[in-house]
Amino acid sequence: MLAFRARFRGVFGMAKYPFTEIEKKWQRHWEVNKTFRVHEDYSFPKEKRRYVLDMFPYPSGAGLHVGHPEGYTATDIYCRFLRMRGYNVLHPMGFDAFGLPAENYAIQTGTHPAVTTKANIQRFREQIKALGFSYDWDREVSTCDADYYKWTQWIFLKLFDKGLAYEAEMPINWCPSCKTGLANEEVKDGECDRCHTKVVRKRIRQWVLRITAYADRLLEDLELVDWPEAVKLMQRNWIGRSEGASVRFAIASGPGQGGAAASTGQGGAAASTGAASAPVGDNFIEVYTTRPDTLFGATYMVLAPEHALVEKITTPAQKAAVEAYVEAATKKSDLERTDLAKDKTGVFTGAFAVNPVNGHQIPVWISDYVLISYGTGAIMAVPAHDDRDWDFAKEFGLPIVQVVAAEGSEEARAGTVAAEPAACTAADGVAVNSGEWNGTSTAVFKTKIIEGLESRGIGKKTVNYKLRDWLFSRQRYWGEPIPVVHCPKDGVVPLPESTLPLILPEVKSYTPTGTGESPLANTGAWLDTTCPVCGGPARRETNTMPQWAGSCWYYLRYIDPNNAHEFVQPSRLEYWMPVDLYVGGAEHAVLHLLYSRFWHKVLYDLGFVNTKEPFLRLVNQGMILGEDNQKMSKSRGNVINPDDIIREFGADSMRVYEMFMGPLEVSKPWSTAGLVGVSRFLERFWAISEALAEGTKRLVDEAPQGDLSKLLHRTIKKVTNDSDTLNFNTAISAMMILSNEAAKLEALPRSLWESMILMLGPYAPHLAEELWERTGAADTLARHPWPSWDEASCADEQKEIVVQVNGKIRERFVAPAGTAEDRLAERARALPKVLEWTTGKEVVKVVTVKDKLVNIVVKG
RNA sequence: GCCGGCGUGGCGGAACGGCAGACGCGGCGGACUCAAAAUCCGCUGUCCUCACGGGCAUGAGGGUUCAAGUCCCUCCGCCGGCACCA
Repeated sequence: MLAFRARFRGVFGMAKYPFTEIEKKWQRHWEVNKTFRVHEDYSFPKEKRRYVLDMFPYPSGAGLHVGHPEGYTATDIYCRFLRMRGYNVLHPMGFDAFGLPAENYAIQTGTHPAVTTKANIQRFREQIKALGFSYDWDREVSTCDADYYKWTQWIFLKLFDKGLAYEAEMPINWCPSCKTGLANEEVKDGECDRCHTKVVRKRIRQWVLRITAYADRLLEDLELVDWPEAVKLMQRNWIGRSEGASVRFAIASGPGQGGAAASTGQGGAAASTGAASAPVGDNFIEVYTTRPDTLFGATYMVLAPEHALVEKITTPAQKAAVEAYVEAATKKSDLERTDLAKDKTGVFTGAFAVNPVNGHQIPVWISDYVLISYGTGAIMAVPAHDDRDWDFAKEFGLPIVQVVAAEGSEEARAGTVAAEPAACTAADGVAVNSGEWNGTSTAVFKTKIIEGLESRGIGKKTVNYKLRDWLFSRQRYWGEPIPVVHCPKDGVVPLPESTLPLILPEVKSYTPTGTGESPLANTGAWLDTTCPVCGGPARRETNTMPQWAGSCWYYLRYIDPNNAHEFVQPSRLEYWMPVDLYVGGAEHAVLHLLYSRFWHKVLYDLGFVNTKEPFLRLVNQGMILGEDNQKMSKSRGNVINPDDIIREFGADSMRVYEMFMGPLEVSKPWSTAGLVGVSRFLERFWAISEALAEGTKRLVDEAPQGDLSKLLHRTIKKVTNDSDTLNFNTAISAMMILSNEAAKLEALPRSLWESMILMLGPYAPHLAEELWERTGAADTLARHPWPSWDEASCADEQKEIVVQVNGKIRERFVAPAGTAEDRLAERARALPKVLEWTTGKEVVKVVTVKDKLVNIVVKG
């Protein structure tokens, strides 16, 4: 650190204000006086209440790095600003304390995760407090406290009652390193989002939440919130709603017919052209398509290898090949199966289906490019208008029939195209090779053909989602136990609410078993229990909830953190909800933020919360990169520790610097050199205060005059507006300009000095409180009224008018504010400099902007 | 591949379609000092010019406009998301 100090500030004779003492003093003051404790005070009308929330941290062993406090500083400044503007502000903090890292660390070191988690929370709390944030610490929650997770379990029971939590034996994403199943949202590029191990498929018993039941509302209600468009878009894409049709294709009676036609690439030309009758029983293949208008171009079908019909329809001749393919597909990882670079593979089943619109018999194949988990697990293949089908058809020599042509093209006019198209296109157009429908536009045809299929009872309009149900159980120890028992007689039985919380038991070993069972499976006494229904012996559920569970609803618990009877008291909920501003990292765009919205909507439907959406406005803070412009990481050795910065420059410098770096939402590199500039700005405040104490400057009661008055009013206006809109960087810049001017004054107007201190309050609260006290103020500035400005005092009485000739600036002159535009033009044209550029040329046009500019357009 | 976002001095970044580069860092020069540190003052996009002044500049190229960093189109680069979802 000494080297650090020497490099940036010089070892000797630093002018440095005593920030360490000041910051300790005021942190103690706020804590002892509970300055930021907040109540449901009804003297504040609804519009004067704000709920400002930070994404609470996961207390890792590494402690805070400079990225963490960025969002926290932003919300803190905003909250302090709001309080001074007369708002009652709920601003809480807590800890997302269940989860894998703590557990892994515990396994490594042999300490209980509860112990390390507690220590980590302690450390985080101290580090956060060292930055002087104005949280109401009386509302702190930790998701691993039984008093908290009692209600997480309670919400789970509500989900269970509503049929939104169910057990399923299904193939899941399994991380071999974390030894647990993962939700789809936790898998990125086929890797575990946390540890980047390739996930494998594993079939085990799971708890799953029916988030898909809320897909439409999760999509629609994005309209209700003020969130970054990018995040909304990510959620929309993740939900992935599509409209199309499900269509039934009858399986052709005699296997083997037309096989030669298919293998020679002649389409269904040899098949009968009569309309097929509606299929009955399970003698059909149902597909989902978003392009029912291309039905005439469906020349083959593909089933996912796992499809139930595969076994049934495969002909004896193809049996061996099909079984081998299915076997191979099962062994492949999801990543291998979805690898786009690879060529398409597949096997013909030997069976044929009947295209319901033209009666052609088309071959049925299996291929792993069709996913069992989407739609019906089967597709009609239209190689002329789908890239994947095109590739497959080319690979296996299957027929390709064009059924859409560009509007106005020759093909469109002809209506019939005999040749195979040269390329695949998914573009809309008009129908060709589609019998009576030729010439119909794609959009119209979609509707018409669905009507037709519906009337024949073989198809209907269908909506599909990419969103899958939420895999909710983890085969790990450090999480909320799922409050159900398994009874041989009564099956899965939820615990009665009155028995909650179901305490996570102490265990000898919390090492994950890797077998698909959690360590809780080895806890004899806890495991064996009685069934709440029949009283007979039963076994507890051994899976635990994922880390996301606790964070799904923590914002609600802050409202009433100590309520032992309800998860939150309705009147308090009514007082504070919804969250007005939520600030956190963009990495939660489709994880926490989707899960949380889902739970909130369930609670809304049950009448437990009063808003459809939990978070009205969302802001993602940008990442703070290392000085090398790279992501901060231990391995790169570019991590900046806030403790060091606070020790060397003070918490206030740290806070103001992080806000001065640039806009909150963008990523930007840390620069300790840049921090020095901010530090000097704060020292200037201190120096002014010292000069006042020493008498080299004096405080005068006269109001500032002239330019100084204008600067003061303008600064108040700018800092007010910028603080309100979270543009803290430009607010700080404005304060710098004002403080530079103030430092030059020997006679400092009291109103100027006090306004400066008050505006600094939210940004550098420790220093501001100290300076405020030094002015003789009796009370903290935390709720002192924010300074106001006078609009008239902001205005210039003289304006500099820019004169352009053909858009280039040639001269400028001063005119009284509000001078008529024609008068400005007149004056501009008479200027000698302007005449140099205009004489001998024809003036085509003169554009004037009041109080700003004259542009003379000349020709020749 | 598809969908977003972003490209401005040596650096972080400012800029209702109307003076590009506020503010800060760094650099250069000066004051103070025996000297240094700290502090204060001045200069600091680039090219031409002794100067006055002028040209060129917001990733590249087009366009709209009296006027474009800002709006539109094409392209390049970086970052993020999705990835055979029929």
